[in-house]
Amino acid sequence: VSPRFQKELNPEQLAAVLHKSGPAIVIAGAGSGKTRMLTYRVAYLIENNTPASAIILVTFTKKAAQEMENRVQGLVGSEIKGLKAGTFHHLANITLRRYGKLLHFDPNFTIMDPGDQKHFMKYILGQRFDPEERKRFPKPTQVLDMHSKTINLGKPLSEISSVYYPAYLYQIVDITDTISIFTKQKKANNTMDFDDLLVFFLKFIRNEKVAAKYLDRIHHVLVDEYQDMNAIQADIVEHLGKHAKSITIVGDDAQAIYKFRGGDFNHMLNFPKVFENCQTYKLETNYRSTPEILKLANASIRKNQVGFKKELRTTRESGNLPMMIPCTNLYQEAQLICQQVLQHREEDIHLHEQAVLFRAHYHTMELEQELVRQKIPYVIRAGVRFFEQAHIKDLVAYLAVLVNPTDRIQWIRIFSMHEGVSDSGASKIITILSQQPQVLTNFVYCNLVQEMQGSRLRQAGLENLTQLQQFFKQLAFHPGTKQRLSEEELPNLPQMIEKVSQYLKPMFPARYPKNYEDRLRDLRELMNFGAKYNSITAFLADILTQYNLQGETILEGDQTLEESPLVLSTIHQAKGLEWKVVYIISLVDGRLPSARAIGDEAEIEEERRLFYVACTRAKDVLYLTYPEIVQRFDRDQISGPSRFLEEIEKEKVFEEVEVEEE
DNA sequence: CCTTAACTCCTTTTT
DNA sequence: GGAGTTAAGG
Ligand SMILES: Nc1ncnc2c1ncn2[C@@H]1O[C@H](COP(=O)(O)OP(=O)(O)OP(=O)(O)O)[C@@H](O)[C@H]1O
Repeated sequence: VSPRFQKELNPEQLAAVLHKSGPAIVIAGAGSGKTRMLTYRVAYLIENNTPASAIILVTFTKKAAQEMENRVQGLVGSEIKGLKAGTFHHLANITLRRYGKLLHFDPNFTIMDPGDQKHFMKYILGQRFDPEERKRFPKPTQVLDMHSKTINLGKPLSEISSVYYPAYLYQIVDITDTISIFTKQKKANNTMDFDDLLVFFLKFIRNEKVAAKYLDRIHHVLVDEYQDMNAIQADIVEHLGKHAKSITIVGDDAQAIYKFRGGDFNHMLNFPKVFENCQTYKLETNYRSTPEILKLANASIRKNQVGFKKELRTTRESGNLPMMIPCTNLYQEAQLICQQVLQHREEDIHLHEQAVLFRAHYHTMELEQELVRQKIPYVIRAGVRFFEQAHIKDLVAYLAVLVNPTDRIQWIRIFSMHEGVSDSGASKIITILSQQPQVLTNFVYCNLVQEMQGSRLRQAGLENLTQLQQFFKQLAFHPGTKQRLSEEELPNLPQMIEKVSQYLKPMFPARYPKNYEDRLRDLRELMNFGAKYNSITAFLADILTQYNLQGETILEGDQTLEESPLVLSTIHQAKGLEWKVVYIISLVDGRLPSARAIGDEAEIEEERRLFYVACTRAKDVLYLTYPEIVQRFDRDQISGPSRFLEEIEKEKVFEEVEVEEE
């Protein structure tokens, strides 16, 4: 081992890095250097002649994957190629496109986002039930949620229904049928939703003969954030790890915060049973936070009944007690945060070394207003996702049907954005066009008026669609022929985006009267983003599985700001990150813990883990603030501090500070 | 059939 | 407060 490893890792970390073969579980507390351990292990494996492409490193977000890859690169000192790093969804996407043929599907499948899924389910329900029946039947999102839970929890629909939707239990047969139609139609349209990526990936690696070529190439598997695995992910890990030389999983049960999508830290606790002769490593030295911050976090998490008891050792020197600051209302809280942020900036703690953390996006409304007013630059990692905005989806739909003309939902979006064509009209058109293969060619060369005779579609609408026919004809066909341009013959991606933008432009003022200029600007931004890609398919997949970022922009860190901005983030998004100064805001019952969790002890424990994660992001300074009055709809509501503050008050792990009145 | 405008619901967290 | 739904009018 190089001396560098000896120097930069503690003995426990080093042992895990050097783990020889077979299964290993690393149980690690917050800030104990598990990310570091993982990156060093990858580097160690590569330096010892494992090809990078034989290593799978599963992370929770794209960002984590990228950062770890960079750090491995730094350690190895040369460019590493082919490392399979990313989220399950990303790895599944890549693998399924490469090996899709073995599973007998077209690797040009398009991925449905939740909005598309909802549209699709709505359409199916509309087909199957009349309006009266619809009222009694679960809503589209509920059907989808049930279905998703069966996959992510690995339980049958009957059980999901009786636990989460008992009121609909009596309709289980209809629900089952609906879901099976949904599944069939997705297949017919060659589309997959997020869950499908995992389902088909699992199906693939389960079939060891078919997947032999893929599986044989994987020598080492490493999985981060194992406490948040759900059933299907744990299943995937099992199948990936079974034949690998080593499998290393890392997690902290105190940081499990994804129960809502099936995450269950019992998968981590069960790992040694699933993988026999598993070696256990423990990392219990915290390098991140001051002892005061750690003491507060430990005091809080101790209130949870479920979970390992572990005490983290500190290494850092003593700092200040965390500060708890009551504010009269949300505006005062916002002002207080701004004031403290600026004060720390005076002390040379840059804005980007400070973060404001919260439970839900809408908790930041007042703060954002105040930041804008005071011209404090910030980025927000919460809220609307760039690629799920209507105008972006408008454009993306045109690209999608070029690579996958069977994607019904995209066609409906395209048709119905033309004046005089509604959702239902669009749906009829695509149904007729789909009766023959080559949907795109059909559409471009058909006589719409003739085809749609008998269906009472508006004349004006059909006329508008002839323009669309012209547009696709020029965009995607050899001039004067019915011959499609191949993907290589099409213009490059930015040019395509430009052309579609030009086509969309005249529709925007009517479609988006309030802010069409902003939206057109986004399309230009999209064009710049598209320059990175030479394949439409890869672009379409990546924007959902890799770059579906929340917040205003897709070019994070690339702004023309003079100063790197303050970070506003949900606690979920803050996972794995750290800042010198952390502010946790809106610490009232109903916000953290969330109103929905109140009354259910297991949910409250999940919220407490969220609070724990939030606190342990702080290196030097931690603020805990709450408003005494919160507006809810149109009412004011008086609230005391969050139970998470009250329950540790006696332990004197924070000091209460008054707001200085101006 | 399609659009518009009034009306109603219910607010988490994410790949 | 904003999106989704419904009912009337074109
Ligand atoms: N052996 C070490 N010596 C000194 N500093 C270390 C060591 N290991 C990790 N650190 C530092 O401690 C901090 C936390 O490390 P890291 O992010 O790897 O922890 P983690 O276990 O992933 O944290 P969390 O689970 O809370 O996200 C980082 O700033 C890292 O540089």
